[in-house]
Amino acid sequence: MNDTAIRDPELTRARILESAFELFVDKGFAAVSVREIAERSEVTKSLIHHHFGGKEGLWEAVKEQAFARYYQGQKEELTRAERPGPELLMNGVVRYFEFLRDNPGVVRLFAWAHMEGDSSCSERDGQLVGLGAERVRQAQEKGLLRADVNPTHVVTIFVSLCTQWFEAREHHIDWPGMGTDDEFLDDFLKVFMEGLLPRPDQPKA
Amino acid sequence: MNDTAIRDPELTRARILESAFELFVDKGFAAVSVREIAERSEVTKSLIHHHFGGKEGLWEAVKEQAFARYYQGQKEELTRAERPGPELLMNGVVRYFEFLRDNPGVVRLFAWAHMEGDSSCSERDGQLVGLGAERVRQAQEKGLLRADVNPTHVVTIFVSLCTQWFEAREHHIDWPGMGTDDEFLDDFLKVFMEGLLPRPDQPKA
DNA sequence: GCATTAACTGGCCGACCGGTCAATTGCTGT
DNA sequence: ACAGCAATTGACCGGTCGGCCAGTTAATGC
Repeated sequence: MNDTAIRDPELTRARILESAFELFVDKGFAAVSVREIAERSEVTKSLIHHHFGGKEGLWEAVKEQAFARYYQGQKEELTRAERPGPELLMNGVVRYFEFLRDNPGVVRLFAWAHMEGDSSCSERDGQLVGLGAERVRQAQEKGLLRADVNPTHVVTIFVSLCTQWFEAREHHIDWPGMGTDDEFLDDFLKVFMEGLLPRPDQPKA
Repeated sequence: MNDTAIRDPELTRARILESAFELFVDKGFAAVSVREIAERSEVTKSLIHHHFGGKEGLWEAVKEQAFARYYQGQKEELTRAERPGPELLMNGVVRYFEFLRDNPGVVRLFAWAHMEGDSSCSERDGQLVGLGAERVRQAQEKGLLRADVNPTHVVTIFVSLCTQWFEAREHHIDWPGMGTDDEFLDDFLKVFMEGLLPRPDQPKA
């Protein structure tokens, strides 16, 4: 009657994914209804089912789209051949920090996924941490980092810190005395990197 | 007919709160139904409404019960008069770490509350961090801790690390190379306490 | 003992949930 | 041109949601 009604399934899928992403980020899986997503992306509920098989399938697709880029980038970062040492570690931390800062939606989606016990995330996380830990171990062997700490713990420390900073950002950003993102990163690196220096006074406690 | 049907509103409230706590911890607010809670605590749905005014009211009551003890304990800890310094800071971290280790349900409930943007939590958190930061600042003035880092950031670092460790515990606990709770705490204290020592080489950069 | 109050029950409500299905409509290959 | 297929629609399903209300029953105060 009125509209030309052209069809573009790719665009439709993309619109659904985007709306779903925003809503899931905001409220989590359980608190979002398929109707809500349909309304925001201006498609019918049935169409979502057609493209993604249902609410669960859409949730998985949203997570996959959001995390794929992250995992790929981090993996490339970590397998890139550079000589390990404090600078490499620090650069890794900075890049990780900046990625989270620039992708707050991904951070929150990650948090929701973790809360509901998503296992595929933690498997891939584990691989990334393993790669990072290996780089730390190499640096320890060369005497560039103190050797009396578990390399996996070192990676976990800075990943946890970056993650928690941005997960709780909206809560603590206006606490008295709290600095900006960059100021926090500076302070954290100051303490962390110097705490990781080889111990010249007592090389093997 | 059969049962004596004695009434104990206190116990009833407690049973409801306990069941609700377990379910909310497990699945979060949105994914738990009032019927579920009623069934587990062996009362009727209506009775929950009678005692707590509804699902939302029960959620608030559960959070309050879970967090009250935590906030009180931490506040006492932080206002106790001890001379500030590295040992006090380290003891505070250890006690906080152990509290989270011994109360995994509270950790998860906290995480859910944070995700859905609970503001009363973050207000009280802010007060606690403020108290801790003041102690760090005093230690800095006395030259017991390096003075070129923001005290609020120092506290945030420790809190974030403990929090994130236990929030993500089930995911990373069996990653290759990952140690136990105590081993992680040891390593993390090693790095940060030494990173926080006053800089003798360059006292004021 | 008897009235008042609070604890407690079962049933019901309208709203919304995710999912299904038959039917329509626009593309696409031949 | 037309067959086949995927995209898309709207109506409908059984089930569950949180909440409400009228009634019943146990404690409590006088």
